Amino acid sequence: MDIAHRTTDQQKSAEQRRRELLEAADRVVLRDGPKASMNAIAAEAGITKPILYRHFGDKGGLYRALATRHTDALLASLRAALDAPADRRRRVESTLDTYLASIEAMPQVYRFLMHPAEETHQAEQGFDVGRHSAPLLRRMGEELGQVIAERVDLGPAAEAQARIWGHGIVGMMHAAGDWWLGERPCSRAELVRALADLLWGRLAEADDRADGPGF
Amino acid sequence: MDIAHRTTDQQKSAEQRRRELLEAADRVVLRDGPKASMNAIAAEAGITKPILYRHFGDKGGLYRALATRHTDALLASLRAALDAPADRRRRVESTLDTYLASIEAMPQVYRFLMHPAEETHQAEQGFDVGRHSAPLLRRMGEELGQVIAERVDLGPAAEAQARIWGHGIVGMMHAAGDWWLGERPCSRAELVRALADLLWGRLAEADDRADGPGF
DNA sequence: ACTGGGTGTTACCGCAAGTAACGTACTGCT
DNA sequence: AGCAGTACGTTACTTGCGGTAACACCCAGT
Repeated sequence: MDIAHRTTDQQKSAEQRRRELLEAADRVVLRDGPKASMNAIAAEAGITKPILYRHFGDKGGLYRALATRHTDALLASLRAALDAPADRRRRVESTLDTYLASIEAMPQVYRFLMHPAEETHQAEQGFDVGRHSAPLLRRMGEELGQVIAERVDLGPAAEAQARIWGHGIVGMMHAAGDWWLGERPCSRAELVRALADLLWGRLAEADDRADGPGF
Repeated sequence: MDIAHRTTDQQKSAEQRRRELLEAADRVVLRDGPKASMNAIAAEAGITKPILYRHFGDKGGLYRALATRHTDALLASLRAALDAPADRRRRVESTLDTYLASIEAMPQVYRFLMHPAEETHQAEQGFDVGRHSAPLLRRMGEELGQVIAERVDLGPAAEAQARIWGHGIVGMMHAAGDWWLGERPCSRAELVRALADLLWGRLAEADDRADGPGF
């Protein structure tokens, strides 16, 4: 039917338009940070506000679309490092390094992904705490948990354990990376090595200090 | 001098007032989340906006004051667990459990601390990335790093290593806790155990799965 | 009595999110 | 040709919040 054709055509051009809008939004957000106003984004795209709202609903929708784009990209490169054919230690180090290199190369993107302006929406008065934290961390945690569950032989309760570890390791990587990016206390390689050592149980192996405090 | 007396009296009552205001703000923020408006907080305190601004400068100042209060409280209880006279594994588990119990008991406080509304201020166009992430995490990371440096005998470059580990472990705890608080996939004790196991190197020890993907 | 610094108020500004109402061009149907 | 629908686009508005200016009161000390 022609109607079907028309709608598909329109959908296609709508998607095209959406992509253009997202790219404009990207430029503005990367330039101005998350405080970028809808007006500014619309201006950058050469249009006016209501069109943005027609496409993305509200500011949260636009930001979610943007975040998804970048998140997908980052996750793809992480997956590559994670799936490389190498021993586990090397895979871990390579994944850590990939992540750190990414946030080092695009700090503005990183900042946007990790600290997207809070949803100012009403509703959800209840106990949905935590639902607002950066979705990127959640996705990375779940993904890593799956990889661990697939590749590592944990005993019973393996899946629960794997998911916990996935989120934990991602959190470790994130917090250490965030701090490192701010203070730059050491090289990337040193950071990678220290984190991998931590995961490799060196905290458990190390002795107490002889000159400990008191006892 | 009387003038001195007066000023001290006034300072004291000013501090008193400040505390009252903070408590009112606390109630509102815990009820409405970080979207609580200055008007609402002022109303809860029985006064009007400009007074809040006289005391705290701007919204960021108020939120910083609030956050400092809660952060201090949480850090104190963590320090207790961290400094208990027990072996390392037990201390780690007890610290994890203390943290998780806290965020479980006061999810609203937790949410406020971890996702304080972004500074909408201009300025700081530069590369101060990461400076905005929840200061609680930074403080916890630094503190833990110090404890590790004091108590654990790492080789050379011990301090750098300890700080990295401090931030990494705190991040692990935070991310896992955030996820756990949202989905409640297991009991607190199980989570504590799994995380401690992770830190104890069980990821390195475990074998590859026999039925791995492909190879 | 008057001045100074504290407390408090009302009324306003600027700005950003989001919406309503309206106009326009293209496309298919009759 | 003419009509209806629909997406594209605009201007102009409302609402709500952060923040401030201007003014009023009270109460010490000179």
